[in-house]
Amino acid sequence: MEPGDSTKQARAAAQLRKGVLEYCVLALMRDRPRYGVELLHALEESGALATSQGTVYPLLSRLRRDDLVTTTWQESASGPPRRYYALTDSGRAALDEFTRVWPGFRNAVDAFLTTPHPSTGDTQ
Amino acid sequence: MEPGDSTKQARAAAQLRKGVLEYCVLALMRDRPRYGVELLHALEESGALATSQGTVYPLLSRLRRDDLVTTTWQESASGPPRRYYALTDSGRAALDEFTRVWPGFRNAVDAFLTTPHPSTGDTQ
DNA sequence: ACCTGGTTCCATGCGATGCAAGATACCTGG
DNA sequence: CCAGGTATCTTGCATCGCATGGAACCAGGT
Repeated sequence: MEPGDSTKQARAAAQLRKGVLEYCVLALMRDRPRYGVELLHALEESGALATSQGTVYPLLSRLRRDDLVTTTWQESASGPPRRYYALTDSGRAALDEFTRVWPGFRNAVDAFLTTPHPSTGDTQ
Repeated sequence: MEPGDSTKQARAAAQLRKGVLEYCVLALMRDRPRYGVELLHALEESGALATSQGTVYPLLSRLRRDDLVTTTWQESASGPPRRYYALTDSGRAALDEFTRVWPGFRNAVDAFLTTPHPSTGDTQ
């Protein structure tokens, strides 16, 4: 990670994350509870969604505030205890909602980027 | 799209638009200049990216402030004059950047939503 | 015992963005 | 002249990603 990477590409990627990160975090909790740093690493490995602690922890606080996740403390073999985050029913419902909405959104953006825009627009 | 639609689905879609709208608007100007209401209608027809004037006009002001578009006034056969927005070289470069970044981002989200997350944390 | 480093958690403040609501101006038709 | 549609723009609010900083716990070296 290059600090100070304020290129246009980085800026576009940063804006893209908005709103999507929340649901990718929920998706990571789909199969089993996760703790903060674990989520951070999983996002980093994905490449396009790498982010920082300053983003993940406020996000997790919002998810807990909105009752989308519940948390349980658990001891760690090496290090301080970890707070594990698990989906609630509401969280799973939100994830399902997003899973339904996402393809339409993705296809719409794909269409804007790849489809030629004919000049046969509206001629009033 | 009913106004006042504050369902979870609408909320997810609203967050998704963040950052993407800017580049979809740039993409609409790729082949020819467009004016505000025209862009608004094109976005509305796409379904997933429908938005309002209060979103589009501040966005267009930012694009002009950042020298991504230039504007020219043009008379209309019926109605007030229209301000047409056209891509600058910087605007076209930004659009190309986004076109390069988008597939990786899209595929990353697809992977989070569709891939089962094994306890090994091995993502590929 | 001390202290350095690694791990894990969290809070604060800033900048950017989407959006509702409202204001202004032009043209056509009754 | 007034009503309605078209077209532009501004203001204030809420939300979100992120940099920055701090706190707590554990292990190992001196």
